[in-house]
Formats: sequence, structure tokens, C-alpha cells
Amino acid sequence: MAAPRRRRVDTSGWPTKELILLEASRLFAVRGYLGTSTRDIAAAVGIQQPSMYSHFSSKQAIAEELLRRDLTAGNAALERVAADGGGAPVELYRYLHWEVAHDLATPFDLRSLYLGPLLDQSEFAEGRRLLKRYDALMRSIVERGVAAGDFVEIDPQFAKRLIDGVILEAIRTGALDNRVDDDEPDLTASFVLRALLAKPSRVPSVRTAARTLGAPS
Amino acid sequence: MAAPRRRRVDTSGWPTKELILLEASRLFAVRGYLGTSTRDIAAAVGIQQPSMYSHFSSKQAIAEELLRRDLTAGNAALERVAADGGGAPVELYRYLHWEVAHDLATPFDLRSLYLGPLLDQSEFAEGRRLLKRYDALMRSIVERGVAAGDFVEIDPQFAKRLIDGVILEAIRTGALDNRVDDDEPDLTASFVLRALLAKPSRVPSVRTAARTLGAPS
DNA sequence: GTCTATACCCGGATAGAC
DNA sequence: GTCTATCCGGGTATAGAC
Repeated sequence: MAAPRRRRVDTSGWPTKELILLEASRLFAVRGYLGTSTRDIAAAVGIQQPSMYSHFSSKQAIAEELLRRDLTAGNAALERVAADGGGAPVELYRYLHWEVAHDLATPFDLRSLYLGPLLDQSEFAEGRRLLKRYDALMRSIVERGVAAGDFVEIDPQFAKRLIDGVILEAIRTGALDNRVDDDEPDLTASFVLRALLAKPSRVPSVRTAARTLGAPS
Repeated sequence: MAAPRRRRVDTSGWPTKELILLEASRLFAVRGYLGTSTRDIAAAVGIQQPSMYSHFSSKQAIAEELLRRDLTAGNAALERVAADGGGAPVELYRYLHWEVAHDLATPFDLRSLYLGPLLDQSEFAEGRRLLKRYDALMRSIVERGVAAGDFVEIDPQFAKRLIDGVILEAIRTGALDNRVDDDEPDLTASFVLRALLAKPSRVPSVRTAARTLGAPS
């Protein structure tokens, strides 16, 4: 609970539209989507409130754009990992590593979009559609791992929920400065694999295999 | 994502104040705290909006009461578990088991209170205070487990964050009907212990020892 | 304790000049 | 693309009768 400072980003030269997305994501994270007014966002960017409507047709459109960009990138990474193959443990490790690294590196703060009830609202159907794609891809990996005997015998849907919990925790605290000095993406992926692998002693070899393949860029 | 139905509770004979707390918690969970109006809550209870102010001085007071009850119960369970002793793995198992069972059993739906940015707002200082107590108790267990060599060598603060992620996932999905048929509290606690124990093979004996001690009632 | 009526504020969004 | 001015709806909360 020590002084949660935020990362700093050099925004010089960013177009106004990008600044709106950045500041909106941060205000959404701290005050929530509904707790953030379009006047708050405009003030953070340094423009007047109606000027935002030259870039976005509504406040909702800002949140949609943030969701679209993030979920598209995540799904693309997950698809590349699955296409590269290597077996469910390696694929899961590689995706978790990418996801946590992504959460730590992105200037946007997407907490409230995934943690709050925002995605449950009918207006955000596109985000839900992209999230379903993620669900299917992730469940496929877990199912293959269980079927192949790589993972412990566990309901794949249940395992996926626990994995989601760990990922959301990374999103939840990724923007804060209270992180450990070590390799957080590796620590997180290893934590999940220790819990899932039928033989936890395989974690080092999975890590090595994943590292050989590199990031799903 | 299959049909998330909600649990049903027999509320016959409940006093109006309790009905307000129940319906408010469920509306907060689905629409968010700010997305829920006092009119919504009153309509769900079956009274007029101003009648709520005979029971609570403000909408915020409703959320505070929900937080106070839940966090007080959780901290009490955690303190009893720690007082009973038995070693960090057993204590962690017992608390996680209690917490998940509690999330599945409570009629209140407290998702938005813990998942959204609500607790970050300055108005909810009491909730933050109670949550700090939880943080200290939980970190103490993890630190003892690492120091004693029961757990893998891991930054205790980092391990606690991952545990929090799993607990929050239980809160996030506990009110839904998409759960597995098996013993979810045990599955969740076992998942975490497999990831944390230096010797994952100890999970069965930890579970047995925890079961012998029973629930921290 | 519950009702009706209402005060009052603040939010999203539009109009139209520059 | 940004500004000022403004509309309108919906939100919290209070007043006061029953």
C-alpha cells in the first residue's frame, strides 16, 4: 500500500486524439467510467469540453476505442502463440508473459474497463465480442493441456477463471509502482504453471522452451 | 459466458433496511455504484426513493455498511485462522476455503465494491482502513510461509497480490451460476497452494490438516 | 416510516462563431 | 479544430403532510 505513483510518459508531439485516450484511460481507472466527466477529461488534456467532440462522437466512443485497441492486441498475441504451438504449457507461459509485460508497458490504464461492470452494459457489445474471442482461445489452450495430461485434472473452465483472476490482478496493479524488482512477467507465468502443471518440476524447461521461441511479436 | 443467473434468496420477513442493502448490492454489482441511482434501489425494494433516507443518510452510507459488514467478517475469519495456527500453508488453505465459501453463500453481491475504483475514493476511508488490516494479516501468513521454507522463494508482497487476484476472481464470479459442480472452495485453495508450496506434493496433507481444524467459525 | 412535491446541481451533448 | 453559450435530462437530497 506504499505510495502508488503512476508511470510517466513523454507525450510531446502526441495528437490531441491520443492525449484524450491517454488521459481518459487514467481518469477512468481512478474515478471509474461514470465517475469521470467529459469536462474532467478535457481539463486533463488542456482543451474545452465541447472540443472533444471533434475527435470522438461521445464519451462511450472513447472507452470503446480503448477497449478495441487493447483487446485486438491481446487476441493477436494469443493467436500467434497458439499458431506457433509447442504444447499448452509453453503457449500458456508465452501468452501470460506477453500479457503481463504488455500491462506493465502500456501508457494506458485500462483497469476500470475490465474490472468494473462496464463490459456488462449493452452499449459495449463490440468489446464483449472481442472478449469472447479471447475466452475461446484461452479455453482451447487449457483444454488441450488437460487432455494431454500436461496439466492436473481440473475443470478447464474453472482453471481459465483462475488464470483470468491472475491476469486481472496484473491489470489491476500494473499501473502502480509497487512492483517487485525481478522479472514480473516470468514470475506471474511461473506461478500459474506451478499451479497447473501435473509435474511442477517441469516449469524450468517450459520457461526455457518459451524463451527460445521469444515474444509473440 | 453462459446465462449468468443469480442466486435466489428468500427475503420474506426481512426488514426494509436489509432489503435496501440486498438490492443495492446487486444493482451496484451489475451497473456499478455510480451507475445505480437511489431511484433504482428504491424501485427494486418497492418503496419510493425518498423513503430510503429513513434508513440511510445517503447512498454512500449504504455502500459503507455493505463494506463494513463484509470486511469485518473477513478479518475476523482471518484472525481466527491465524490464532489457531498450524503453519502458514494450513492457515492460508483455511482462509481461502472460508473466503470462497463465503462468497458463494452470501446473498449480497459485493463485486463492484472491491473490483471498481470505489475504495480509492476519499469518502470510503473506513473501508480502506479495514482492508489494510486484511493486507497486514494476509501478508503475515505469506511471510511466515516463505521464511519457514514451506513456500517457494517468492517476494511475499508479490505472492499476496496473486492470491488477491484469485480471491477477487471468486468474488467476481461467485454470484454467477457458471460454477463447477465440485468443491469450489477446496479447488481454489488447492490451486493457490500448488503454486506456492515448495513441495506441491504436500497439498493433500495440508488439506487434511485444514479439514481437521474445520471452518473458522 | 412512507408518501408527494420539489429544489438544486451536474453531466452529456449540440449550435454556431471564429 | 477550438471556442463560448446553452439545452435538457437525470441524479441526490430535503420539506412537510399523513
